Amino acid sequence: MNSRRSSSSAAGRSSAAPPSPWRGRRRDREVKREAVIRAAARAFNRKGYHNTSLDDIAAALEVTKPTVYYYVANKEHLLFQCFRAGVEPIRAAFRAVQDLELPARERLNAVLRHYGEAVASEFGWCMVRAEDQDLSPAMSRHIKALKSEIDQGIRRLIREGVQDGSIEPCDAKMTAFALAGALNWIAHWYREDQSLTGAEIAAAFVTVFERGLRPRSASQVATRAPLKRRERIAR
Amino acid sequence: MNSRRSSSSAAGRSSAAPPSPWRGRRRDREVKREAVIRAAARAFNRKGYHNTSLDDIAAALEVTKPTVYYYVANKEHLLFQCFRAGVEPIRAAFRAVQDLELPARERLNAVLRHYGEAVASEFGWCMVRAEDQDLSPAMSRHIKALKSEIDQGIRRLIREGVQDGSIEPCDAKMTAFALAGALNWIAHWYREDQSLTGAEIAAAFVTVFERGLRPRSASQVATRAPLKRRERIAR
DNA sequence: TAGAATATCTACTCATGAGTATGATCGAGG
DNA sequence: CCTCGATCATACTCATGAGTAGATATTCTA
Repeated sequence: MNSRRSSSSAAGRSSAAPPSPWRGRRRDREVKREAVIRAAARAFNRKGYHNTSLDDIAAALEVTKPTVYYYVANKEHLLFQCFRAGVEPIRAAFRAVQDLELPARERLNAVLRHYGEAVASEFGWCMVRAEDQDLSPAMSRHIKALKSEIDQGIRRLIREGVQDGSIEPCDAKMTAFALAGALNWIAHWYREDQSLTGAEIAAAFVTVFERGLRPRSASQVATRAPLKRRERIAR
Repeated sequence: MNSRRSSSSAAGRSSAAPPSPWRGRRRDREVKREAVIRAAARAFNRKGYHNTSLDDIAAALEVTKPTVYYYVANKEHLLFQCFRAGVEPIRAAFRAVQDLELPARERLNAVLRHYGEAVASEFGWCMVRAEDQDLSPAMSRHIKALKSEIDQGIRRLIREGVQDGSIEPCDAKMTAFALAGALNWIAHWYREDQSLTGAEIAAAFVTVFERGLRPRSASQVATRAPLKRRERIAR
């Protein structure tokens, strides 16, 4: 993607000779295409989809707008690709987990951890915020299908967990909404507060989900005032 | 707001004689202003902020754009007002709860219930989705301050709950993020799935938060393949 | 009932940004 | 060295939408 002017081009251009001239060209192009997607994701992440022009994206890559259009069909496609890039690791997590011999709660936790990391990734914002209102009906359907697939996957793990006894009986749908919502929302504050890594956040959230707020130790509450027991505050 | 053409004007226009001519006009105007805000909220809710033109909003009210501008300064203000309308009930919930003689967890639950209802309200979308990227620096600060106030309020209740023993010890910041995120996300799916009322959703969520996923009854898991150790998953 | 507010409309300006038509440039193969 | 295809830039078109200027209508007050 580097312009001819900058003689460097160190990044994607050969350096290791491509084994086949055909493949080499193709691969080169694919690398650049991905660079465009990533630049778009970063821009969307910083300024939002509607406040990002394709000129912005082009400028970030030090090229011009038609060059961007040489690699992607249009802005909507760009958003869709970012969405795909964000969702894929989550789908992979489901696949990776489905054959493990573990209680469903632990499989669910594993998925949630990957989910959280994905949302905190550079594509997280796009994945979470890709709205059907900004997309053509066809793409909207496509994205909805992917989202639904994930939602259903979470619900299924919850139901399995309830059955195998590893999860407290609950409404699978509402619980899935709550879990996914909490994780999705990471995308909204992670830019501003990067004090933790995606993995750390995901782990912390899983802990919260597992425990619940109500104390587990038998020591029940003494309404309000005295008895100021227990740990202190983290802040 | 009804145009002259439609002779009805039954809604806001006098009918009961205003007690004072001054007050009457003023109140009338305020009513119309709120109608504009609500129409904007509905439109933003349906099509998103950027996909809604002021012409759309005007059309929904059966007036023209300059009329809308007669009541609000600009589009950004409109969004801000919607935000305000959405947040206010939450702030009220904090105030209503702060003097109650209840364990902090129950006060928190009460706030969360109101929070959930607010997000499911017609202003929920605007409240949740008002992004600083779409706002002038001044308004962005203002909105951030309000959001932060709520966040800090939740954290404080959590810390109090940990101290009074009504909440399981936890990281207040992460827990607050998780709770608020789950509730905020309601705005994203509530439009499509209105099978429950806001109050019902909020109640369901509070239940999830309280319980946690890990079973509370002593009856521990009968793992999938019996008694595989419960290691975590690799990545 | 004249005139002053108040409320609304018609008809614009102006900037922005998506998307394109067309031509330049570069590298590789003949 | 010349041509061809791949890559990229210049310089547009065109639609949309925010915001405004300047009537016009309506209602209240004196």
